[in-house]
Amino acid sequence: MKQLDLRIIKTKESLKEALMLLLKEKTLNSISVTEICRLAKVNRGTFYTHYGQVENLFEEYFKEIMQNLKDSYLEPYKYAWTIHTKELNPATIRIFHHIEKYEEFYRIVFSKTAPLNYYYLLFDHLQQLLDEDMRLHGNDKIDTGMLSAYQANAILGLVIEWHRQDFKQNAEEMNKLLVELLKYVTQD
Amino acid sequence: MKQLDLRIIKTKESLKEALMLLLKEKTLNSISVTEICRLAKVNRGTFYTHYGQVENLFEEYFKEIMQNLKDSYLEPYKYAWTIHTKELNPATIRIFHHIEKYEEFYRIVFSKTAPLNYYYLLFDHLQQLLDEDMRLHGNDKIDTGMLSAYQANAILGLVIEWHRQDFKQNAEEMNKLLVELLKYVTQD
DNA sequence: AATTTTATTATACAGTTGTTCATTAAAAAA
DNA sequence: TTTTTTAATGAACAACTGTATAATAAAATT
Repeated sequence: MKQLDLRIIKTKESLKEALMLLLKEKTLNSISVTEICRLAKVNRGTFYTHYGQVENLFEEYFKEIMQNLKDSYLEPYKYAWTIHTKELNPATIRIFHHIEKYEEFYRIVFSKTAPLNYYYLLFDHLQQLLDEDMRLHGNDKIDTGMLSAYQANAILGLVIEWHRQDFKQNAEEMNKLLVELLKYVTQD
Repeated sequence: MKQLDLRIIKTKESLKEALMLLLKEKTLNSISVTEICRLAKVNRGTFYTHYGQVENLFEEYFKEIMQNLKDSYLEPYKYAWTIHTKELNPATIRIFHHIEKYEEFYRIVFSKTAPLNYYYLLFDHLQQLLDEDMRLHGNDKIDTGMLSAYQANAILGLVIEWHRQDFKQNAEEMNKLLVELLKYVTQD
């Protein structure tokens, strides 16, 4: 079992802390490696031994948030719902609350200059959560990969629109809206 | 009426041509301003008077493709369909064929390193097309902005999954799949 | 505590970026 | 055609990038 060198931990913490400070003042996109290293008092060469670019450092933060997404999603799992929209209970959809909680972070992730990769990573996590639902409650008459992709994206689409409207609605309203939309699409 | 200087047209054409050549060999992300200018035989300073970065040059190409999307969407408009999924006719959804036609382009647009902005631009065009449908056939019991966002994203979600599966299905199959998914979500 | 391992540093390098400015040359207007 | 306007060029600038290497220092191992 390989023990992590304390120097590495310290370096990474310094770099992360510096990035977080800079993110309060400027966009991810405009932050340079040099700038982070100056603030973190870490040699620029050291940065490159751990991360290839600023985005890779940001992704460590990303992983933390994704873990929280998973937790907040599973928490109210007792109200289990399936892809059958009429059984959908707004209280079970925690993702809007999660995003509300980490609004600052998601403003970065959904900004115009952010690489599409963040969308994909977020998508993957969400799809995986939906897959768990489907495996438990859904039937399998259809390509489950495509279906869960469809479902995950329906939610993410709403989230993107939410972001574009500057998160003016609150999470509860977004939950209700999702239910409304699903009902509307479902009705004849 | 301001007449465009011939020199500007020539410069822009040279730059675009150079970018297109480079895109056949490497990713958008790895192409530098210097490289484009070397190939186009255009002074680097001139590049910056017209475009701030490589992505801005790429967006000119983007606009052309978007015009084609609109054309290919409106073409079979006679088979008009609404958001009521049961009336959806696969033949009316031309977007998959459009993407199939410009596959090379969409591989760039959906690549991990592409800025989210391309997604937004594509989204806007698609949403606008759907809005036209809604204004003609939809009722207005619900927030139309959110609804068209939801619809546009449902389709884009499928497109992204299509891209991730390396466009292995053909456009016709994707059309059928969309209809299947909508039916499935609609059924009780 | 002494030794070994390895992460960090300082330094240097060629290349890119984004900007500025005087000069040149090409297009538009007279 | 001549004059005027303005786009393109070449050169120079400081700053950042990505990489490499020898020297140093800090952690892990014995």
